[in-house]
Amino acid sequence: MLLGEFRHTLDDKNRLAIPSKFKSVLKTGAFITKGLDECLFLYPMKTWQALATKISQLPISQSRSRAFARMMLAGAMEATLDGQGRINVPEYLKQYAHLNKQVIVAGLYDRVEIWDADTWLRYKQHTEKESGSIAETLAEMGV
Amino acid sequence: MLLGEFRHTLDDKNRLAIPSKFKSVLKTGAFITKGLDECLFLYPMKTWQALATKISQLPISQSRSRAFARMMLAGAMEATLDGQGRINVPEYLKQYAHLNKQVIVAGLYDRVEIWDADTWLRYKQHTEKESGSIAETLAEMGV
DNA sequence: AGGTAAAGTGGGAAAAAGTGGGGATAACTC
DNA sequence: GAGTTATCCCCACTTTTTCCCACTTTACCT
Repeated sequence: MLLGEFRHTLDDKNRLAIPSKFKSVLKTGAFITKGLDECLFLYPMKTWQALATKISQLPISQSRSRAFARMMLAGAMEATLDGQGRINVPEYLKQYAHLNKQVIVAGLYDRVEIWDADTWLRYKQHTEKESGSIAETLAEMGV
Repeated sequence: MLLGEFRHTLDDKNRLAIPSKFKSVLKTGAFITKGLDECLFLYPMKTWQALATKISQLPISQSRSRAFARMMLAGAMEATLDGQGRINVPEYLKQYAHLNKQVIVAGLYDRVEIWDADTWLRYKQHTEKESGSIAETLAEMGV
């Protein structure tokens, strides 16, 4: 279970350290791709395969499905951990998510998200302001 | 059953002692995450797993679901007890709940809440003053 | 009330995690 | 084919986390 929020740095060679708590899940293979809300998704191999299959089966007749498939599949790239447990972030993905030096690596149960630190902060402030409606969501879920 | 209110201290290394009465329930695994009203929730393993599974299955296509999942899942962290029965509170959760040195650890039946001592005091004074109207609301709920 | 045990707090040392840089190898260009 | 650039691998340093030990305080029992 991938959980938590970690602040790491993207170095001059576009290397990004993966939080050690995530390494065991990702060291056997991972895929990085464009995510929703201007972040990157990093999936463990198994999860990615299941997801990719699903996406590839979306109805090709709908332009939205085609757009989504192009973004997720064409944007994807295999990410292997180096000796120190880092991955390389390709230049085009770095640009897509507006990554600077300070980066947030977040665990979301079965995937990892990679955010620019400033973007993440702004996104959080925005959503936490709406925590009232979040309470309602919790209630709806029967928690 | 987790009950009672305890005043503990968060030390320089962000360690927080868990009341000994709670240890038996939490030592087999616990998860800490953002709570409502500017406090933190600490769930026993079982309770958390049920909740996390539900959250992770929310539709990724809806922006509200994504925001909610990010707050709850990326906001969470596994909390293991050290040899002295303490947990580590990650910096971002400490900030979220405005924790200082003096902290209140409270049992709420199936979860533990962690509050900054001052915030807790103010909250209590506020709610006790309004206990009349709260009672009415409860009555409406059939309690 | 005194003694004993348990709970809570603090600090130092060891280990692990994260970061940065150099040099070798491979790829790409002209 | 030489030069340039990019990629990967390895080593070294710094910071953070974890583990272990010791002290103080509170609770409990007789």
